Amino acid sequence: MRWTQAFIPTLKEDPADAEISSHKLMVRAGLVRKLTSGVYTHLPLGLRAIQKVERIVREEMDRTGALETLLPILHPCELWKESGRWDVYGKELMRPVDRHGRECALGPTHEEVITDLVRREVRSYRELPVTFYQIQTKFRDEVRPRFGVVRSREFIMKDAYSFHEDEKSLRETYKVMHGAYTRIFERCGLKFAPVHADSGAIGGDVTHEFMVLAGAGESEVVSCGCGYSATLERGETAPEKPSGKGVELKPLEKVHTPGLKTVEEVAKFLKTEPSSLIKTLLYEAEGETVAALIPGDRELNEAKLRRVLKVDLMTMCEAEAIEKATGGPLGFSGPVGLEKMRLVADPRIKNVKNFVVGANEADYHHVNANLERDFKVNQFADLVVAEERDPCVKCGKPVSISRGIEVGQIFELGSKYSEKMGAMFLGQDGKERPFVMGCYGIGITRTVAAVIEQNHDSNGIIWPLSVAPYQMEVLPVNVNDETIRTTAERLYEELTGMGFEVLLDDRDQRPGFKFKDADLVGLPLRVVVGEKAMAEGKVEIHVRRTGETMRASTDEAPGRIKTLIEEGKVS
RNA sequence: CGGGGCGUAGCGCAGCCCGGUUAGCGCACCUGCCUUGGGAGCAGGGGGUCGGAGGUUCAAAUCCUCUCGCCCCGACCA
Repeated sequence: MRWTQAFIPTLKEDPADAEISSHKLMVRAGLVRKLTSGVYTHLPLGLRAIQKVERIVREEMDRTGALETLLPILHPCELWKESGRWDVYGKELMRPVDRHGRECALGPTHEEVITDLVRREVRSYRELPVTFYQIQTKFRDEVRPRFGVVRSREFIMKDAYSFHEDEKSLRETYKVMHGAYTRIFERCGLKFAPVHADSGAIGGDVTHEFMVLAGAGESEVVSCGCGYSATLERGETAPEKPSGKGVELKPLEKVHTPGLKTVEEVAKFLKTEPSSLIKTLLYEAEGETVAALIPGDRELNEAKLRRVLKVDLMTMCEAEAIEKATGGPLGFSGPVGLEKMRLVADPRIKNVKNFVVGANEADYHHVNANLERDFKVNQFADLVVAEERDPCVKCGKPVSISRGIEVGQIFELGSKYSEKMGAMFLGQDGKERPFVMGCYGIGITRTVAAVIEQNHDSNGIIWPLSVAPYQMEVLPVNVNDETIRTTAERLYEELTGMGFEVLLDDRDQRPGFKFKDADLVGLPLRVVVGEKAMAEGKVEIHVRRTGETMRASTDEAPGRIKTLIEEGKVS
């Protein structure tokens, strides 16, 4: 491709609305342009990178035996009502209404559609297991689109769905997919980690997210040197060893705490630490009101509570509901006298004696409350958001918390969808049973962003060979110099003829200008044809990632390049 | 949804507080000259309903009201 015939609108300045490097560079290097909030146009160069990722994904998916399909973007609301997600998915699900007034959904994911297909077409265990996948545009009306293509409302995703006769078969495919994902992200040149995750609205229990380690990432990961790693939503840590041993239990007392609602206010007023308080958080979980008890200095992890309660829908109680359930106003709830309600507590509260809790009465707290003596809880479970230096659940050493971009997630769904949607097959025993399912997604567009986030310097992108829009650029320093121009043209033809994807910067621009653009666009190899080396009948071969430059005669250059690539000297 | 910020040429911005010639700067773009190893120089030029609507005023990019869009932060932590 000749630059003069390509459309590569590079920018010297950073766009005003970009925050992270990948976003700035994708705009500056002419990969994308924003249409409206969270919606991007992919320009030719950006599309080529996307297609490179897609190709890797297709190769690896095909290798697992998965079958490519293309499912509709527009779904009838009935399918979503069948699965129950019409009500659960919330505002992220875009719901256009057609001319007949029928409610529809723009697919944010395709469990419903694929389950519908399979329940119609697959009858027997003999046809199982089977996995379908597609690469397609998805819509999620994000509350706050951010970071360019990393969190957009419209994006390209690869999603796959597997159908099995039993859990055992599911687990096998899950493992195969785990392996395929690992190869895919390795081939994309990414440093990443599969981490235990929460399944959110999709459902299921066993699930991993593939996280690309990046400071600009929006997801947080809890990890430990021993190998344990999980998303913040999922990440467990062990309670500290009890320290209140031998502390004398003082008598329960009610104290006046006028207008003091927050942990900080109460702790300050009673001249104690937030950690000596216990927060009593009330939740409405599918019809039941539940109280969660956690230490005053910690935060509740709602995803964990949701898992403990085994519910999909759970919301924090409003002031009114709290009064109704506890008799006291918001800010003064406590476990003492709440026995009629289900109490779930974080084990960390066992470490504290004589703690402060709300008295379920306006302007009063209890002090010196103690577990067992003053109240009992129904269940203990890890409920708090993990914090840096908490002991690892596996080995007890302090964990660390880092950031990442989630590029893929795989789920063992089980029969959640097939049961709700009546997707059944006949087993070997002649009995009808629901399909056991798995689903597996990869954010294609954000993978490209993640690649850039992890592979750039102050001058621009540093494409890994595998996803670079072109593998190399031939850069004639001065196209008005006949010798330089014809040499560059010849190299371009020869390299292209060898099967390489080559960009020829044939623009009549000054050298500095072209060098800057070359660094910005970041193709792995650059062949500079200029006076300096030409004097010796040579051209320069420059490796973008390492900055290494070598000279080769015009005749030898293509061979040298081929060798460099084949020997893995260019990554 | 709450709070904050910003909409002026393709991009990045100044001007607005304190209303008053022809709305400005850098980059980009067009023409010519010159130049050619890290975003050159000179000369000339094109491009704006100042996000939109309404209002105040002799006069509005500037003041007021409404509205749309974009960005950032927060979103029940008892």
